[in-house]
Amino acid sequence: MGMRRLPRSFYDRDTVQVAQDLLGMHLVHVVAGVERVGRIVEVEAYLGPHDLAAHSARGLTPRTKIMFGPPGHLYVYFIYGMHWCANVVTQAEGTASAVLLRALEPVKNVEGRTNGPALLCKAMGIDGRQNGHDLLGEELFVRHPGGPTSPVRVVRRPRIGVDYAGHHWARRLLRFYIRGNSFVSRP
DNA sequence: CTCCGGATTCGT
DNA sequence: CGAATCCGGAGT
Repeated sequence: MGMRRLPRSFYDRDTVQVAQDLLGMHLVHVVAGVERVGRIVEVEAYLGPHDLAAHSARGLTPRTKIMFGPPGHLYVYFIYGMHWCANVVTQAEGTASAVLLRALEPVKNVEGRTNGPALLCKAMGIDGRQNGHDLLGEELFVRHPGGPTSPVRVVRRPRIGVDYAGHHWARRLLRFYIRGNSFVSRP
């Protein structure tokens, strides 16, 4: 049925707003006909080429082209020779902004740890094959959990592992997580 | 072409 | 705190 799937317009908004609104939403990946579902509990916003912590700060390259593309697509990158990390592309084409998915709370058919950007990709079956995937498709998307939802309190912190970006960008409060959630990578 | 370092994770 | 492990991006 695909009900409750977030529309393109959800992603085509201010990146900080999208990041916070993603908290509590369900990430869904259909693998071999089985729906894996995780509740998004921690994210980070990367604001575009002017954000020195963002990959797009290096300009349009083969790797970052998805970030420069239209909103509502998945940007997946390979890091440290062994890990995959996934982002949701936000705002208009050319803006090169995205939201890094840092932790999930397992909801359905999720095996293994999900409290870290590379761990969640492994558990959800996300790797380079999903780079550029349209989140309005049938196999990989984000949807509202539906039913009664308890309000979440959002904690704002500096992003993790971006000290190379300089004081200004390293100190910005662009990491968001659900207060008290036990699946957050680093409370 | 070579070289450097990383939006991480795990073990010591 | 350091190793693992390899590709993207920058420089020659």
